Amino acid sequence: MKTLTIGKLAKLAQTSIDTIRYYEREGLIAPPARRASGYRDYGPDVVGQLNFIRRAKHLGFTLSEITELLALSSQAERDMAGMKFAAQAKLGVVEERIRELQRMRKGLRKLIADCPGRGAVSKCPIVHALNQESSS
Amino acid sequence: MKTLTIGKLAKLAQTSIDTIRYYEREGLIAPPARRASGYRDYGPDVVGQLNFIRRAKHLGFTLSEITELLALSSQAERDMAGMKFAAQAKLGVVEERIRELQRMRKGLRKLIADCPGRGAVSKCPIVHALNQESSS
DNA sequence: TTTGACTCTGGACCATAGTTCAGGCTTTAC
DNA sequence: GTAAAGCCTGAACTATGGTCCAGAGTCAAA
Repeated sequence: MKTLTIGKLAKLAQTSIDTIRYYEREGLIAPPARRASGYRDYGPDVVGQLNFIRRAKHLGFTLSEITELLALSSQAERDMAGMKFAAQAKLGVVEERIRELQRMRKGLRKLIADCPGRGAVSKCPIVHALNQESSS
Repeated sequence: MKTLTIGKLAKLAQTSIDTIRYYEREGLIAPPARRASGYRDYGPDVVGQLNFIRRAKHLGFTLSEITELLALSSQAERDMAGMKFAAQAKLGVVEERIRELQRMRKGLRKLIADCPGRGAVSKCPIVHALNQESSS
């Protein structure tokens, strides 16, 4: 069976050695087997786990949320219902985050639409709106 | 002229004393006049500045971005192109983040729809997606 | 005048997500 | 066989955006 050193793994998963060790300390990935020398010895499946972490992180999930997501796959050893429930909870988190960002987008769009983009800053509606007690 | 202690200012601007002093250290607001006792003595205009900071933060600007926005807004002689540009740039970031989350939402919805919620875990599509490389 | 609320400073501390470093082994390539 | 590259550990350090604390001075009301 093909195994990977931490350096090869880092390259394959497009991350850094230090980040992998950090994830291990934080419990996101399991401590791997060790060679006699103490070197970490990874199976190829860990590449997929790190890719998942990277993608979820890019989508704005925190590491502790990602830890929960990853835990789903091992908790599900017994109960698929719990798995589905957890996925639904995560969907709720995603949907709430979308709503927050949509509120931000609405506010920004209104400011941009109202701003002519030239003239004195003292008349800038963006400056004005940020200073006022308005409802964006 | 009416002046404010830091405590009154914090109440009016709906923030905390510690945050105001932090913003002063970080250069977001100017060091205020001091009484003989050393107490900070704020003019009422600072309330508007703190509201500006709070609103901009709510729109997703970082404190260093807000520092730039405040610098732009104080250059009253210049035109407002920079202000509009900054808002447009931030809108772009927000919109990209929304698109990413919508992709994530789509993936989660599909997983949930495909999962029967009972039965053998080895067939759970959610577990499968988390372990493989296709769940974003 | 005395009490309680308020403010001052400097520094420590929190979580998040890593990065960098020192000093010492191990593995690989030539 | 030697040198370079890689890996090990633990700890310190980074940036962001604050929060909390001790110990001391100040202000306002009764």
